Amino acid sequence: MISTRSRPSLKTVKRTRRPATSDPTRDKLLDVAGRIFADRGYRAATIREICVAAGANVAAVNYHFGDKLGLYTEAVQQSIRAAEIEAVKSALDLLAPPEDILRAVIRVRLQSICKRDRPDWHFRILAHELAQPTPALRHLVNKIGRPIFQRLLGLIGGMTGLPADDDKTRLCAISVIGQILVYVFASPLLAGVWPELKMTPEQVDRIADHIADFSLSYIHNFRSTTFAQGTNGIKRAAQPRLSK
Amino acid sequence: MISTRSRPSLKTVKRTRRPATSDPTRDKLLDVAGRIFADRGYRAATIREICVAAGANVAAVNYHFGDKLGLYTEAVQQSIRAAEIEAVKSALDLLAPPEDILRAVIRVRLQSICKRDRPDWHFRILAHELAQPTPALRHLVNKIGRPIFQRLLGLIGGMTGLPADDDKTRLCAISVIGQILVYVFASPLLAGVWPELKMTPEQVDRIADHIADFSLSYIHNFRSTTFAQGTNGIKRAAQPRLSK
DNA sequence: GCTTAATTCAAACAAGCGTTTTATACTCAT
DNA sequence: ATGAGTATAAAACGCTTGTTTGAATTAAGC
Repeated sequence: MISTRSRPSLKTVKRTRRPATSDPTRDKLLDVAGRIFADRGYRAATIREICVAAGANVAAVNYHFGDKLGLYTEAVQQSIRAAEIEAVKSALDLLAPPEDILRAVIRVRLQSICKRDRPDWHFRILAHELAQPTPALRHLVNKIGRPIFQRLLGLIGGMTGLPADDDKTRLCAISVIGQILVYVFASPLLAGVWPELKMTPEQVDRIADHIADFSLSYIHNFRSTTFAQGTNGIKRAAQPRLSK
Repeated sequence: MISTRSRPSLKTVKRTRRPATSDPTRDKLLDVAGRIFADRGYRAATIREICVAAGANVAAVNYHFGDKLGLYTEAVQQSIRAAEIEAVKSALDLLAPPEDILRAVIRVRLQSICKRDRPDWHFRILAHELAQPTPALRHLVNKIGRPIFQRLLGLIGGMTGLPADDDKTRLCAISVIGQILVYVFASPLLAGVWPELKMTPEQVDRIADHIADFSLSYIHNFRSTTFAQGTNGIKRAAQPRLSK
């Protein structure tokens, strides 16, 4: 249960030897582990594969992180502070009309799919977490999902005139998120039904613009055709029923 | 490699003993395996767990299906003929305006999420396949994904006036699919950001109507604002840019 | 009742897994 | 130089996995 030979706790480490800011093999392990965990998922990724890729011994993971789960949670927490997440948040902070902010958020989020070196790191981890949850899923939802979702609610509410906690606002936010996630999570499916689709930066921008146009059409139409200020509990009232 | 004790081939089985149409333990294994594979995924599901749940011996899987992958592929192929898939296809065959067909397809597909006994069987298998592909993914895409996607393209093309193989039509179809899939694949995420959401049949119908309204808004707006009959290769032309 | 084949069973197998052990190299204050 | 503590290395441990074995059980045909 308790490892008999654990790394000395950080508090008792004499600062004489290392600034404690850089531990080459530890950093390499974290870096490689993120990639491999994102590829294979927590269960399918093996400590041996990670250590070989990092040029470290099999015992290194246990020494530096306690056990496999320790390495994983630290890799996940590192992914939370990834540049791609910050890019989305800073797009949400733009001083611009909400329509432009929404368009920018969609584009920024979608662009990190076609990164060369490490394609969509943390989102692939999220995909595995959704299929097979581990204790790390809670952190991902709390630290990434919830705050961004709240910001998105405020953004959309500002365009529809509905409060951020209105069910309709939430449904719209989920519609936007779903259109983005499908390109991340269902890419093998898309490759099967649309083989010609190549995720070049230009194509990604076209897709982002489509999602923005697709979503803003309803959001604007909603504002112009609705009268009530809230729809919670009201079924199918004051919604743009364009069909027949 | 080759099992030395394989089940006698169906051709050599004397029809004296069994009508070959019913093999209780084989059927039970298939039934239980589908549930467990959908829950845990191919790798995480163990033969022992399946056999215990089916009341069979560990060797039964090897005897009846050759190996674990044989059991899995047969369970997947069985899931392809599931009632939920047929419900979507029959909704596509409705004699009704395309708007109503789209609405019905979305509703039918979403309704099978909140089934009591076996919630979203094959779609949970698809979720695992997308996260960690196995040789069965090919079959799922070819037998389910492609035909339904083609039907959807025709349906949407009929409403926008664009050909079914137009990029814009495909983007719209993916937008619809993404809005549906997010409720299946990202349900833990939704539970985190919208805890009050309960997937009751009434709520599912509200969601389905929202997705239909959300999508039809753009599709109709597209037809009324565009002039060109095709947008392939034309970047951001004749699209409804409602923002600013 | 005996033969023959199909099916089930308990037990074991080999491989891979995370983890632990034991030993060795290294670094620095003393 | 030395000793204490840190870090790496090779090997093994215990466990679970899918798979196989060989015997036991069942049931139909003669």
